[in-house]
Amino acid sequence: MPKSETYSPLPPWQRTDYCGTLRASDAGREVALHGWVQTRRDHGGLIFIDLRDREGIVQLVLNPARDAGSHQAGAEARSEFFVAVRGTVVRRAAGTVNAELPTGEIEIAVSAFEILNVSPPPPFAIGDEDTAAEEVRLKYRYLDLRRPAMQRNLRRRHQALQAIRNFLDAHGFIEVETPILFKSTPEGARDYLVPSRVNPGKFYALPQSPQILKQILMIGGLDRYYQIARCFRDEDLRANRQPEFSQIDLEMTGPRPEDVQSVAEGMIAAAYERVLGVDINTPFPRMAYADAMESYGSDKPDLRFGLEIRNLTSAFTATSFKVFAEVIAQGGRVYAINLPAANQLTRRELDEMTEAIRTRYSMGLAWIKVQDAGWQGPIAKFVSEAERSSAAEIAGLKTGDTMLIMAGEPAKVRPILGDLRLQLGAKFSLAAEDDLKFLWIVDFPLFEYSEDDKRLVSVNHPFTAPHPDDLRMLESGSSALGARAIAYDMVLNGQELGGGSIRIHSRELQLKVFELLGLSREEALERFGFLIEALGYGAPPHGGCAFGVDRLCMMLCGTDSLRDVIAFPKTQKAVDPMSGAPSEVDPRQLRELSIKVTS
RNA sequence: GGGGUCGUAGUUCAGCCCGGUUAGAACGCCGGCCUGUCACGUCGGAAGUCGUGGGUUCAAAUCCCAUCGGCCCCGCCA
Repeated sequence: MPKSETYSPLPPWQRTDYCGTLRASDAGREVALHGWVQTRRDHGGLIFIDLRDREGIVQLVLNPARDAGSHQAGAEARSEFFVAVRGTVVRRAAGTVNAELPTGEIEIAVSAFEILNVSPPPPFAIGDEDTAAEEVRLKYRYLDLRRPAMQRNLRRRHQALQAIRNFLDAHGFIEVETPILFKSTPEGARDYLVPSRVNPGKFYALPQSPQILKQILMIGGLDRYYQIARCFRDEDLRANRQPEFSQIDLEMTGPRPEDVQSVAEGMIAAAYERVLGVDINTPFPRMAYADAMESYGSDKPDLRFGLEIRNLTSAFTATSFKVFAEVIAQGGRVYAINLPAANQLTRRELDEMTEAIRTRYSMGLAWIKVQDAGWQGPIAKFVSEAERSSAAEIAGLKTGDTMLIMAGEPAKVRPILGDLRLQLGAKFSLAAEDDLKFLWIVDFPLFEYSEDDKRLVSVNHPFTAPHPDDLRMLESGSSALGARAIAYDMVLNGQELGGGSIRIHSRELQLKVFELLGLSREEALERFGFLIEALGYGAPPHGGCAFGVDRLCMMLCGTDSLRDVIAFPKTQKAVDPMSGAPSEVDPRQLRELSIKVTS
C-alpha cells in the first residue's frame, strides 16, 4: 500500500509503451509501463505478473536476482492494483512462449516496480467473458469498462463516429451544436423537463431530437448540417431503448430523397469499412412500405431469410369454408407463411403457437401439412381440391411443407404473421449473423388514424413533406389517409437504423398539415410558431435524416443490448446503479426552482 | 400500468417441486511452501440477515401473501 509520505499524484516515470503493443521486435528495449495487475503467479522465488492496459496484457518477470526490491514489492501486488514498472523486453526462452497472447513471445524482465494504488479484490474478475450479473457490472462500471469486450465496443463506437464525421466533413456538412435546453413540443414521446429558476413555473424540455432546429439551420443558410446529437425521451426502456441516446442528425438544402439516401448509405458504409473492414454495396435496394407490410408484416423486414407472407385470398374467393368466407366477405384476406419441409414443427409446437396467438391476439391460426396423401391438419377437410391447388401454387407449396394460415383484417393479421416469421427464423437459425441485408423502406403513408385519439396522426413527424402527386388528397381528412410521404427508413437485418424525409418548407402547407392533425391554427402557432414564422422567410426546400448511433454500434459490435455500447447506461427503471441517479435533492434547490414535491 | 423470469458466501451457481443434520460447490480471498508459470501448483483457513416484510407450521432458503430490485416482453416510444 502506498504510504502517505510516498503518495504522489504524478507517476514515478512516464510510460513509453502500452503493455499490449509489445512484440518480439521490441526485444532488447528498455521500457516503462503502467497498468493493472491482471493476475499474479507467485512461485516464491520467481513472480510472474500479467500487466494489463487498454491495449492488452504483457507478462512481467520479477526475479530477486535481478532486482530484490521489485520482487518484494511484486509479492504485495494484488488484482487491479495499479503499478508502474521499468524493465527490459526479452524474448521468452523456447518452451515458455505463450501462443495465446499477442505479446506471448516476449516478457518484461523487471528492474523497477512500484505500486501506485491498491484495490480490494474486485467484485468480479476483469476477464474477457462477462460472467458477472449486469447489476454488478453497472454498479462497478469502471471495472466493467476495463474488460476487453467493453474496451473493444467503445473503441468501435469511436471508430464508427470518426469515420462518419470524416465522411460528412468531406461532403460539405458543417457540425453545429443545438441546445439541450429547449422548448417542450408535446407531440410524440414524453419530454424530460427542466425547471427554469429565472422563470418560475416555466420549463425547458430536453430535445427528443433536434428536428425543428436543424430545419431552422437550413432556413439559416447552413446548407448542409450534421450533429452527433444527444436525444431524450421519457418513455419505458427496452434492450434497445435508453432514455438518452445519440443520433447522427443531418439535413441538406434542396435534396431529392435519393441525395439524402446516398449520403446516408455512404456514411454507414464508411463506418462498416472503418470498423469491420467490410465493403458494403451501395445503393441499397428500395422497398415500398406497402410491399414490406404485405410480404413481411413489418416496416423493418429482416431480409436475411425468406418465409415471406403470401396472400391466398384469391384461392378462397368462392370457398365454402365458413371462417374464410366470412372474413373475405368483410373485406379481410387470407395470409399464409409456407415453412419448407426442411424446417419441421412438431404437432405440439404447432398447438403451442396456435394457443399463443389465441391468447395474445384473440386470433385463430390454422395450419396444414402437405403429405403424400394430401393436406393434413385441422382445417384440411374444409378446403376443396381446387382451393388446395390454387393456394399451393401461390405459396409454392411442396410435399413436406407446413403452411401457417391466418385470415382477417390485413392491418391485424400481417404484423402477427410478421412476428411469427421472425420467431420461425430464429427457431431454425435462418438468419446468418454476418449477413448484412440493408434496404430502404420508401413511400410511407403520411398519416394514419389513431383509434385512441380519434384523429389522424403523423406516421413520421408533422414536418414530413407529402408526396407531390398526393397533394390533392390533403383536402379532406379521409382522403389524406391515402397520401404518401416523402419519407424513407434505412433497415438492416430487421432493425431500423435510421430514417428521414423531405420536409415541408411552405408555411401554408405546414399549417394545413397541422390542421389535418387536429391542431387549431392558434395551437399550432403557440407550439411551433417560431418554425412556421421562419418558413415564411424564404425557407428553402430541405430534407435530411437521423440515425441511431447506439443501434448502429450494437450491429457493429454484434450485441443485443444497447447497454453494451454505452459507457454509462441506465437500467430498465432508468436508474444509474453507479451514481444512484436519479436522487432526491436539497429542499433549498427545490425552493429556488419554485417546485413542490407532492408524493 | 400489465405479463414472464431471476434474487442463496466477494462472484457464478446447486439446494426449493417433495419443509426436518452444522445451507454446499467452484472461482475469488487470507496464511504457509514453491525459480519458468501463464486459469501456476500444493497444504491449511476464513467467509452467508438464503433480497426485504408478514403469514402457515413443532420446524421455512424450501409452502403462501405482500414488497423491493435486475433482466426480457406488452402497452408506451411523432
